[in-house]
Amino acid sequence: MAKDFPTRAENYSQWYNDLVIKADLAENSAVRGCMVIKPYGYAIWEKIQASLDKMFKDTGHSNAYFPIFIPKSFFSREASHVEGFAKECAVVTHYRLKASPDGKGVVVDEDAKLEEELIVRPTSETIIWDTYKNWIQSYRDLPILINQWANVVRWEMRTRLFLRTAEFLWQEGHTAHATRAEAVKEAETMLDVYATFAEEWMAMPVLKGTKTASERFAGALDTYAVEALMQDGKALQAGTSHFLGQNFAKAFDVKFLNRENQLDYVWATSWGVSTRLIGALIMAHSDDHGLVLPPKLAPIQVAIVPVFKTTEQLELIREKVMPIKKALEAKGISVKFDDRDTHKPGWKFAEYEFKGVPVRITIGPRDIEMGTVEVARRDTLEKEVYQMTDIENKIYHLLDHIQKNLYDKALSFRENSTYHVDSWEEFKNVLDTKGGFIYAHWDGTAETEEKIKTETKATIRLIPFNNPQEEGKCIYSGKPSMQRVVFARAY
RNA sequence: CGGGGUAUAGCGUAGCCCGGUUCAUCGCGCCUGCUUUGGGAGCAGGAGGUCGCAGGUUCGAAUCCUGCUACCCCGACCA
Repeated sequence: MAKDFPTRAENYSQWYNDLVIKADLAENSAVRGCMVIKPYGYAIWEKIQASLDKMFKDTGHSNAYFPIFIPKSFFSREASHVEGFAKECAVVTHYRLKASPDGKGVVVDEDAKLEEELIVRPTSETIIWDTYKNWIQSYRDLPILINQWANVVRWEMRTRLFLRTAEFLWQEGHTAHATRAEAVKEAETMLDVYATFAEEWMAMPVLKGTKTASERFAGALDTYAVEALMQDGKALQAGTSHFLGQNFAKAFDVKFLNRENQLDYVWATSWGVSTRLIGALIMAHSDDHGLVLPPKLAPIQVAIVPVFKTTEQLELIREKVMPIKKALEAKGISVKFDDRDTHKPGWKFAEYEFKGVPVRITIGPRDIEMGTVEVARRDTLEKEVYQMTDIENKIYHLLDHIQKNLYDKALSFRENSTYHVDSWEEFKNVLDTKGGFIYAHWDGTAETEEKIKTETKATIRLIPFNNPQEEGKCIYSGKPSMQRVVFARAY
């Protein structure tokens, strides 16, 4: 891996790929644009899942599951939805194969053509709302607060492990409400859940805000998002929450009788995060030694590496290690004692660094004699000798400290990469030389937004919540503006 | 779908322009043995390749020509 931290996009791209592969997270599959998530990468996903799932339950949601196939006709019900997704759908047209007449392999059996094609879900609003229709008659049936953990398929032209693959894993929440206000509040609540998760679990500070009309989810009235800044100065959308209004209820004819005995359409939200979060984790914290995982999401929080020559020595070390391992585990810390004799200590050190394990403990003959262990932190790469006594509490606090340090580091990076600019020249200059988030005035028109995007590749990432109002002039058109919005080049 | 590029062992590569004891190089990895083990060990030996596929030119093709396929990068699109 490169010695200097890569800042140019193409180097960063290479660096990212190396990291994903060397840290044993994922690889490209034989299927175009799809990825194989390897056990270690999947273990990170499981940690993300478990943490988020608990937060969903704590906010009153339940899990359910809906079909992977969606009848094509469902898609045309909501006009902007179909427009948004039509270009990237995988379509099932047949349900059977047969032996090839020429004796070589199999061919599609033309007699098994589906009357109506099935779309492999790119997102599940349509099939879920078609189902909700049957579940909702009265305000007493509301709200419905359901989340689904699933895979979805979007036939992207270009793919990138974790960031954009043809198939990806995610969760999608779909809720139904009796009032507009309740649905809006739900969308806001879930964005807060994502923000909390990003900051407290991923140690990744995020900006919260509203997307502009052109960046809005297909079919939504409003899209809220959390945006994080990666170390190369590009922004990454880390989660979205959509207020869908009554669009899907109208498209799927979901009406209910309200308290006033009047028939009304149901109000909806949807929200989701994906395996892209793993990509975010990689790019937010990692260094040239490999992945750096925040302790709260690390599948292995502490790796213990013995240094030994003989099996007798190993057994002696094992005797010391086992009580430590138990004590750590009793505090809820996941520990791996790597007693393999097939790899040398130095090899293991490097491996756990690649994998981002937050804390490594080394124990050798020297330590046995002295009653010490060597403790290495992944975030700072510092090594320190600890007395063995009360080691579990010391490590517990160290993990806490590392979690906080990673957040602080990422936050100060973001603060140092945030700029307020007031002229078009300065805007372009900052984009090309520094990257980062740029707060600038915008006249509020889609035309200007589009022109800025075409000329600079920068997009409006969001309009921050509770955005301070101040008079200014649009950096592009010079027209009057009442607030600054956040621009960046993004993944 | 437009523009550019690549294809040689599990991975990364040299050789190709200028065809022939430089028709197969080097590194990593893998296997065996000995010595090693506190930051990816050393030495010795070994296994592994129809040079992407199909055709053509030639006495002779990894090398030249044609077609095909796959992948990568840059655009458009996107969580």
